[in-house]
Parts: sequence; C-alpha cells; structure tokens
Amino acid sequence: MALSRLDSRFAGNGRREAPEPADCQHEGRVGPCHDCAARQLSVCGVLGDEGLRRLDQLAEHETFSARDILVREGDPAVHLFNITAGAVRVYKLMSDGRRQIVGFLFPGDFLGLATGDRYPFSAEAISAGTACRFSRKSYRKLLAELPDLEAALLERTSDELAAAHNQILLLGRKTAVERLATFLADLAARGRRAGGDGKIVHLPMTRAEIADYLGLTTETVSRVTTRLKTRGVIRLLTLHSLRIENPRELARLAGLDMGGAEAGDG
Amino acid sequence: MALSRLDSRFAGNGRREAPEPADCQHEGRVGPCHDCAARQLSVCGVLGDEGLRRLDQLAEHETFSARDILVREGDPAVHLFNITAGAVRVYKLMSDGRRQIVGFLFPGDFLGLATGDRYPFSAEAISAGTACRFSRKSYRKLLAELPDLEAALLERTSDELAAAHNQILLLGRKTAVERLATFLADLAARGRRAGGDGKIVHLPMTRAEIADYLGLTTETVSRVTTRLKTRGVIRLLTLHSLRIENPRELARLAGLDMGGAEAGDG
DNA sequence: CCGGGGCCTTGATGCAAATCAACGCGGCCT
DNA sequence: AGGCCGCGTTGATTTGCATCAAGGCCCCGG
Repeated sequence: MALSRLDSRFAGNGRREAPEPADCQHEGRVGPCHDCAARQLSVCGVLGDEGLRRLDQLAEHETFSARDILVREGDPAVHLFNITAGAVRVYKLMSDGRRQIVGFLFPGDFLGLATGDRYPFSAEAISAGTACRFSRKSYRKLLAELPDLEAALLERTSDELAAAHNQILLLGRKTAVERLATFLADLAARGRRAGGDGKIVHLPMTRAEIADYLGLTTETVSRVTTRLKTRGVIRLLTLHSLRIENPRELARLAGLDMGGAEAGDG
Repeated sequence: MALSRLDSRFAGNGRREAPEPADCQHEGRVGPCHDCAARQLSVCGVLGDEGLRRLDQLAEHETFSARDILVREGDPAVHLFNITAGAVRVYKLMSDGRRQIVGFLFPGDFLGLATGDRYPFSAEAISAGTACRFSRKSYRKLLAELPDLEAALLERTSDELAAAHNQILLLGRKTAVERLATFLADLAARGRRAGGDGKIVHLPMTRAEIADYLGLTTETVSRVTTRLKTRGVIRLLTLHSLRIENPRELARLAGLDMGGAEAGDG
C-alpha cells in the first residue's frame, strides 16, 4: 500500500511518450535531458554537456496520469522529481480532512528536493504529464561533484522560500478578492516566463484546488471569480482558461506594491 | 534615509559586548566564531578550525538594540546576518499598513540568505542582541570553497521551506486556537532544541507581533490566551513568559497529527 | 436519447474573528 | 509623586467568509 495508483504506471520503467504533450521527446541523440523541453526552465539549464550526460545516467524519465500520486506525506523521501510536462499539486492534510495546497508544480519545478528523510507533504498529478525521477541519494552524490548545480539548487530553493513568504502574506492578511487576483497575476507571470503573452491563463486545477491553495472554499472562489468577471477584469474562455482583460486593475486588486520587480502589465 | 535607527549602532564597528546576554563572548583565543554561543545552533557547527578561521575573517560581530532595523524590504541585499543573541522579527508590509510577520529569528538563525539582489522582507530586532554580519558577495565566494558549508546551507534552507509550508497550513486552514497552540508548541520545541526543558516558554514579542505572525488580531490573541489559561493548558508567569501545564492537550489543540516526528510531551 | 454524477454557480443563513470601544496596568518621563 | 503612553485585556457589535442548500451544465456511459 505504498504508492497506490502510482504503482501501476511507475512500477514499469517509463520511457514511453507522454500521453498529452507532444513536444517533449525523451529519446534522442545526446540523451533525453539534452532535448528536454523543460531544460531551460529548470536547474539543468546551468549544466554543460558533460553534466547533462551524468544527469542522464541518474534520471528515469516517467509519465504520469491525472490523479497519480507522486509522493505521499510521511513516506521515506527516496525520490526527487523534476516535472517536465503537466501539472502537480503539493498538499498537506490534517487528520480531520482539512487540506492545504502549498503549491502547484509546472514544467521545470522540483519536487522532493527540500525535505528531510520523509516527505513533509503529498503530491498528486492534476493532469497527465512527465517527470524525471532521481534517487535522492545518488543525486546528492552528483551534487557534490557539480558545484554549479548545487549553487543553482540553493538559488532555486531560495526562490521557493521567497514564494512561500508571499503565500504567507496572502493567507495571513489578504482578502478573498486579493487572494484570487494575486493567484491569477502569479499564474500570468509564470506563463509569461514560460513564453506566453501573459494574458491567457490556463487553470488546469479545479475550483476546489484553487480554494485549498488560497485558504478559501470553492463557493468563495466561484463568487469572487464572478465578481472579477462582472467588473471586467477577466473574461472566462472556458472553465479552465481565461483572459486577463485589465492587468492593471488585476495588479491593483492583488495588492501589489508596484514598488519594484514585477510591475509592467504588458 | 537608508537604514534609520540601525545607522547609529551599526555604522560604527560593533565589537562591544551584548547589552543583555552575558554568555556570548566575541573576544577570544582562536577567534570570535570559535567561542560563539550560537555556533552549534547554526551552520557554523559543521566547520573545522580552518573553516572557522576563514569565516572569522569575513564576519563583523555587531550588536543591536530592540527596534533596530537590520534589513529593509526592497533594499539591495548586500549583507547576510547570523543571529547570535536576541530575537528578530522578519516581516512584510502592504501599502495600506497590513503587516505579516513571516518568521521570528533566534540565535543560530540566518537572515538574508535566501534572497535575490533585493531583500524581499524587512527585519527588526525585538530585543537587544548580537549578530555576525557578512557581505553576501564574499560569503558566496567562501561557499564555493567550503562545500560542507554550502551543503549545510542547502539543508538549512530546506528546513526553512518546510517550516514555511507548515505556516501556510496554519494560516490557510487552522482556527485561532489551533494557531496559537501550534505557535506555543513550536516555541517550546525550539526551546528544547536550545537546551531548555520545553515547559517554560519565553515570548520576547508583543501580542501584536504574535497576531501579525498568526494572521490574527491582538484582541484575538489575547482572548485565546485567556481561554488556554482557563482550560489549564498554560499558565502565565509574566506577560512574556509562560509555563505549559498540559503539553498533550496543547499538541492536540495544535492539530498535530502525532504521526511521527515530534510527539513526546516530556 | 436519456440518466447519473462531477463540477460549478448562486442564494440563504450562521459563525468565528475583526472591528469598535472602554478600561486597567505598569513603566517612564517630568 | 503625578500623569502620560504603550501594551494588554475584556465586552459589544459587525462582517467576510464558511456552511448549508439547491439547481445548472456538461460529459460520459448505457
């Protein structure tokens, strides 16, 4: 009873193509990592050919389906994942069933890096996708030999910590409208970083998952979405994608200080 | 107008003894770091004599008073601090004055490690104390030469991230009672790690600061404290120190899963 | 083509914590 | 010694969001 649904798909060997995204070829010339679509989004980007080759030797390229469980809170932390396609939610549960999603993972994101000997959270796929899986032990060994990689990881972890602090501010002090506006603005910024125009936002997760991320309920997420729609800030294209009609207003609602970094609404 | 109160005390050179704790001598034989009371609490613990010597060369040992500002959100992140005595609060502000404290720092804790080129938060001393100050630039250079130190830092940052995730769970899903109970249990655990008995908890911060940490108001913190007192879970010794009378009940109220790590109520 | 079950939305009501308000206490300055 | 001010506590009231409840939409399977 270790890995439930995961077993059926992960127990094999991976190395089949992803069920959905067609642009991530894991077979190839120099090695799967070399042609990985997520490479520039992840820390692998800092590695040279030699480093990539060594990474390839450790990596197992896996596919997953929606609802597959990648890691389970409390289990021994033996693996480390680098998401290369799809979306994953990372969450913590309380004994009475209350759930808090601590983050969503998209291509380039790490899972299971910052942890002790047991996972402090669970992770479940939101959509089908692919991931590189490493043994944490051998990955650590590799780190010791590739200082660039270790430095990049420290930086990445620092960024995650800064993001967590922003989420703490959101949960501690922001209203429902501010929370959703911040969430949408963040997703838009992420989309921009991944090459999008920052106007169309795709929401692979359900309203309930957004609620569990923002410390709200599905009903409140729904109501606030409606309010943003009515005010002309956003327009729903489908249930799971929308267009930001008024980025400036969205930023204002998000309570952005406009002080420095990510102003500029394009 | 860069560093306000800080200037008057930090602009000099430090190297006077702390105004309050008498057990942290910074003068000494092998170097200040060697005899630092906080050494075993911090990453410096992993270093050998040679590493400590090199660290000493970079460190400036400073004192601070309550209300001194150590870093200001948005300022260029040039320094890195290792708190060696006293307590510091790390916080973020919204433009309308809402405040969220993202963490309290105690001896052994780092400040300004996990950040880009600007501080993403402010930090202000709660009480008088001491800190080692480093230039981030030269510290990074040192890191490249002391792989043990870098690995220790990655681990420390990972721990901070895990703590941030717990705080996210707290702010997103816990009630006021659960929040305060969790806070007190955490402080007790920290005290235990620092050598205390885990029963007496010292609260150097005000009720307002606790509120800003837990996403509540001072009134609610006060009311909930009273309730815990009435229920016999805690006993106030002074305004700023209390005794945990019923650790088991406190843990239960905190919503601890009791699943693994830190059960054991002493 | 119809029925069932997710998922989402909308409305009515309840409640936990915020806000508003008053007061007690203790330290500090005059 | 007296008075001010910051901090903490307690009480009354309000409110933002949760909870409870109902219905719509869409997909999928029979």
